[in-house]
Amino acid sequence: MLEIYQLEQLLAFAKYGTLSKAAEELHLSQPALSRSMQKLEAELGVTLFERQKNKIILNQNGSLAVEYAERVLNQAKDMMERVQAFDRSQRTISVGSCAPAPLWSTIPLLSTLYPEMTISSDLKNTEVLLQGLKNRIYQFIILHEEINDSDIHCMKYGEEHLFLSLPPAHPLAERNGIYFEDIDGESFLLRSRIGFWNDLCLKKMPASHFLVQDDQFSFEELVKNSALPCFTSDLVIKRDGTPTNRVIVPILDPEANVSYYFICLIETKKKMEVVLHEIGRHML
Amino acid sequence: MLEIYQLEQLLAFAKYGTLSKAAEELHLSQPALSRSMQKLEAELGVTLFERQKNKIILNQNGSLAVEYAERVLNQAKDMMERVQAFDRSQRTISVGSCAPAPLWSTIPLLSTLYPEMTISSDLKNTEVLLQGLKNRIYQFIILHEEINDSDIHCMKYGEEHLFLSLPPAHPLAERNGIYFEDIDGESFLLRSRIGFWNDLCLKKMPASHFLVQDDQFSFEELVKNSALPCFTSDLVIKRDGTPTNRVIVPILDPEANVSYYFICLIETKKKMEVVLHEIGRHML
DNA sequence: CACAATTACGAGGGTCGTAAAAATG
DNA sequence: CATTTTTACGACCCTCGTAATTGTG
Repeated sequence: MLEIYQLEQLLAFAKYGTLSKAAEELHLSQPALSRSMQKLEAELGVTLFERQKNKIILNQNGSLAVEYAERVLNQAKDMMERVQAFDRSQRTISVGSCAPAPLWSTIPLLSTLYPEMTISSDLKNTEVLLQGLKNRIYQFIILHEEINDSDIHCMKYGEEHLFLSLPPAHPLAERNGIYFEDIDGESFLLRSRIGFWNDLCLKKMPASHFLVQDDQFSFEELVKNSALPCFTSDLVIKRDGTPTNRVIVPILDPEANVSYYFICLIETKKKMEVVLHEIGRHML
Repeated sequence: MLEIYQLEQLLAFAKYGTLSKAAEELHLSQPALSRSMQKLEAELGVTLFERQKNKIILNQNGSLAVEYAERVLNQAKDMMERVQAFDRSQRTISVGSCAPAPLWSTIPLLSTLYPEMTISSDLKNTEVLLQGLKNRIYQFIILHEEINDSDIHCMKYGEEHLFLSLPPAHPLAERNGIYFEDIDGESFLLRSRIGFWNDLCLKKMPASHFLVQDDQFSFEELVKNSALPCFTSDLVIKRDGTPTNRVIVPILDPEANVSYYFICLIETKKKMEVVLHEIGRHML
């Protein structure tokens, strides 16, 4: 029977034009490739090459065989990839969230409940997350809005309240509360990968500039050593403690005070019962 | 790399359910199949089976792999078939004809001109033949009507004249000529595989019965030993000689006296020049 | 105890690489 | 003379089969 490795060798020849070059690329000796191609011809019962004494090229059969060999090989590669991807997906729990804070507790919780599983997480917007949930890309998603859909199970998971973080000398540092419009136009330090908060900032403070910082450590250094305002939240403070040398002022806009909802498909609710129970016991 | 033989083995296991049975069907020992499947799993980096001590079944990965393996294998088989079919078609000249008589000279002529080629011939009706010519299924076709088409080269190849073959005692045996309508309703011996003549008989003598005989020898025996009328033609007589103990009467209907045309595609005319020349020199 | 799967081990087939030959430009 | 293909020959890898082990119904 025809074998995959022969098709790979045939394609290499088709690509490189000579047996010598193809053999080199395949990390194989010429003679081995020469014989392998002879054997392929014998197995097909068909000549694939026109041979002159020191020259060999594909004939019409050979060109046709190359076309088909490409298809077979692509299909075989596809098989490997898909089976491996499926296996991975079976060993992975994917959580999608609209913001990072809920993941800080969710991921460790899932790790504890399913120690043998890989936990993967994504920050995406609501539409993408819902689509991903329905396509089984995510087992769970976390949104900052309630979803009423007959296919979807939705439970409140807690709240997050945004604060402005200012150096004590800042003119607004004495305020008890503040609105986005009061600070629109100022420049802010901002972390990247903050989900919907990013969109919210751009929307509510269109005149501001944001100095986006990818790295956690760099961000903290900048906060410490600059007078630039930035944002924090009750959940950040709960995780990291109160920031030193900073005054925090609540942001009063309703959009800055969100509730999170922990969401899964109804059809997986049964299987996820343990998770839902634990999530309920550990509200943010 | 994954190999075809492993996919065949996997499919055999999927089909027969146990390694023992599958190994038997594959003419292979169990241990060999067992190890082969272990190796397949190792190459994919994925488990394909759930193993108990003396039981092994496909897991979800395995079921998915089986699906893909089927596709790969079908594609590989398809590759073999198509390449082989293409090779055959390159070594074969196919002639289509509306009647057998022109083939009696055409086939030997082509065999002589192309001794290394296989000559294959078909009897079909005009539409099928024209379609086959355009689809390159036939390199040549022979019709009993002239074709005027800019893509098609058409040359007259000769004529065939139909005769009624009667035992001397038959009432019509003294006639100098006869029409189909004169004999409609009688029973006739008829050869099979006579192309358009068959349709013509059914059309012109709708009230007759035809005792169709597949075998040449049986047909001749029946002709000799029965008083049933049958048909012959100038080309049959030219080939086989005058029939013994029979009187032949010309059939005067214009449809019973046909001209044949030797036809190929214009685009192949150049390549077929030798054939066309020889056909022209050996008119029927 | 029949049957199924796995492990161990030795045999054999097939592919590989090296070396040599033949041909071309 | 460098490059290419093919043939010859010996080495080695890999798959195979036999035999033995473990486990199940």
